[in-house]
Amino acid sequence: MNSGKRVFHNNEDCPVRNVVAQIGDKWSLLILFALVDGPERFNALKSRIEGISQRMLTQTLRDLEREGYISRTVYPEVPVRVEYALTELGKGIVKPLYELVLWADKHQPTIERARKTYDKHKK
Amino acid sequence: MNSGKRVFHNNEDCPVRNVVAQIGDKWSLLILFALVDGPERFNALKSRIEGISQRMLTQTLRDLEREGYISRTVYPEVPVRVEYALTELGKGIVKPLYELVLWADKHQPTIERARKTYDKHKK
DNA sequence: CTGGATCCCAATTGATACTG
DNA sequence: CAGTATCAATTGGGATCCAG
Repeated sequence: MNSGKRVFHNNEDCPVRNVVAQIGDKWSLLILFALVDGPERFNALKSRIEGISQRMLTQTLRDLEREGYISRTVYPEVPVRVEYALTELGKGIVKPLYELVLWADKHQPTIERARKTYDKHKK
Repeated sequence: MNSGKRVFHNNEDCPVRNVVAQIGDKWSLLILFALVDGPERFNALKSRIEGISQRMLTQTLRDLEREGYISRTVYPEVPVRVEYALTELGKGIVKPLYELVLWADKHQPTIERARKTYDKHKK
């Protein structure tokens, strides 16, 4: 329907929207990739992901946990230790994400050039 | 170096950062996918991408143009017609993005379940 | 009329200070 | 250590205005 074109963009159940809503923010991808090498503690993540505030780290971790991408484990030691790790689902999404990153990395020079051309052309 | 772990997250030239900076926002993906079927005019995009404001559409189109993902062509008719289209680079990134969307679509039910479990568990 | 710029206000995000 | 609370700064939505 709709003159033969798949309309992907208008509905609540649009798969593109769902991707964007879940990981299309500034920090989710960084956090997921920060966990590929294994579980990390809160403050370890904070220092690995340069520029993130505790506020955003907490909030994004909660969101990712809610969607099922990561798990949160509290070890009741003193002082308390909280570890975040990728779930199976989280490990799963990292694969296509990694393809994307590889692509972007490969084409980075092209983009760099495009940017310069644009900036020079437009006053 | 760094105890054998690739450190991906701290630097300016981190490829993950570059991806996120370019398409990790609320609208870029939607716009790219709205153009896979062929060029579209400004207002056509605005109505296809439900919920976007002119402000954000203009701004995100400019950004995508700057990075080289889309082209902007002005046809000096009356009234003026402005068409946006994917460049070769834009068509290129859509492929890994599509993989990601397929993955997300496939695992949507799992995520849905995770969300419900989380919401029920946490008061 | 179409594409887009501007202004104002609400919503998000960020920087710290503080707490269990 | 792992957060929460608070307030400042940034960003986004929507109406309005403008050029061709």
